[in-house]
Amino acid sequence: MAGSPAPVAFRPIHTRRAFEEICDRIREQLARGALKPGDKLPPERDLAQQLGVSRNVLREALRSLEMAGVLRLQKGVKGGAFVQEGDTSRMNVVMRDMLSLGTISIRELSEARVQVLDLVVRLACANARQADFEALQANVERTELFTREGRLLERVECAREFYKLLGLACGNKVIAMITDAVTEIHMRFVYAKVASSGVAMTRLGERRRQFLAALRERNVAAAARLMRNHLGAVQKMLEQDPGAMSLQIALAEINSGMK
Amino acid sequence: MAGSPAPVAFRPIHTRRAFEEICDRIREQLARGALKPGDKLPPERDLAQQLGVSRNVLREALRSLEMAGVLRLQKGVKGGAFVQEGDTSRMNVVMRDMLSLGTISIRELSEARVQVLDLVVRLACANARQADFEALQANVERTELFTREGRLLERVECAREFYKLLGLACGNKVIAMITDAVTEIHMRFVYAKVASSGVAMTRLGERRRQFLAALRERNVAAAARLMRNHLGAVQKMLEQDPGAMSLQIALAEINSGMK
DNA sequence: GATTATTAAATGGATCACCCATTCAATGGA
DNA sequence: TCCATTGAATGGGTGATCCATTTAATAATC
Repeated sequence: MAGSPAPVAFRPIHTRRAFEEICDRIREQLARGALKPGDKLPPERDLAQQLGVSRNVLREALRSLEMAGVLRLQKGVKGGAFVQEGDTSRMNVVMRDMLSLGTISIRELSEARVQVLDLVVRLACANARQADFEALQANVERTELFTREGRLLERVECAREFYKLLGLACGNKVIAMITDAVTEIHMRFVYAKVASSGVAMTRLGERRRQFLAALRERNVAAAARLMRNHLGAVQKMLEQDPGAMSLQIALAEINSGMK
Repeated sequence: MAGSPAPVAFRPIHTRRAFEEICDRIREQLARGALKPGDKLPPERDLAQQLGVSRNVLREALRSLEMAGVLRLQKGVKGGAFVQEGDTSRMNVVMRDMLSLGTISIRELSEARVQVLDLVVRLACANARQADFEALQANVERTELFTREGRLLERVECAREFYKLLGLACGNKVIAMITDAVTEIHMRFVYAKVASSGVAMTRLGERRRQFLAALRERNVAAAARLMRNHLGAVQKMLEQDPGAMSLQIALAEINSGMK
């Protein structure tokens, strides 16, 4: 009667809970440099008392930070909560969750991967160093070994590593992290496809050799073209025999810790 | 004596703990589609009994998943643990942690941002739709409003939104997520710089208008050039008067929930 | 004396039994 | 019809207690 509800959308208030406060305080210490990788937090019993909370609540916070890759909890005397080196694979977990929740689609992920890899190839051409070439070379040789011996599933793992090395060859860990994030799940699909159908990419070693040669010559146009073609071929392989794979099945395998 | 320690490096085994198992099981249900956004998990007391663990341990798992953006816990009768829509800002948190832990540097983040935005501009030129242009247009107008009224800090928030909209204009949520992740922290630095020194970008509205015009014409070369120049100018602004800003200060502000 | 077994303390892992605060539907009175 | 009250469901939080693992100190054995 006296006016309809206002059209503004109110976001629900998250009542501030103890464990959130604790997480933030610890992150704050990390940000200001008071805590660094390798450092140890006080024992749970002490820290709980310092913060004025129960041990249970403190543990909820520590667990959350452990899941976030910030802490590592270790038992025993001389154990404790240690600040970890940053775990770059946390971004993969986020990507996986987004996919599981339907926030992003496998199609969007694949498209993004193509674009990111195009960028990565250009950057790698510009920035790759001798050590990067050697690591990629060794990877290609392992790929060919697995091909010869018919160890196709191991070859898929090898392929994932190839893209990881390529990301690192850009000389920028942020780019490397993004590259791995958009690649990991894709390779899980490939793995599941190969495992279920037995089909796999033909002439993979040859393709890799050509690509690496272009990279070594810092021939951006050639390297980018080869990568584009390769990704297209892989996509075609994945899409043939439709219905043999489903998002649910592949994701379920991913989460059941296939690796 | 009888041989030095083997050169192989053993990674420490993470003894499988109950809360990890629980997290995995819930994520597995998400992956197989048995749980979808909006769904409610059983009450803590029930679920704990079903899983055969104590309520405290279950809560550690639920809290971790809440921190990961997968669940939302709500009090009261009719409350419970609800599966959330995917929270794309979780990637920002990962990026922040990596910076705090020193795994990535602010320099790497800035470089990655330049590269990612170059890609974004190209994609936005190709894929942006009328609604995207309109949202960007509205953003530019707000930018000009804030400029006229000297509300510089609000203008920075507006700028962050600009890049967010640009990411969305690519028509790919993965790209949009990445764009936001590499932009958020950068804008925090800009915010801190503006707040501390009062200096700010000159002719920002004009630059935005030019860029948006190029985007509307789908003129990739022009749009990319304008973006590149702009990012360079911003970088120069940030670097002048060195020492006025530090990573620690900016990160501390970020973590104390400036937003 | 060197090696090996034992012991004890520190610390995270987990459980149980409570109590509080919030939320919302049902109830009942004005 | 409307509003106040009440009570049950549910997450938020506490404290005490025990277990399992790890390490160092100690004792026993060769």
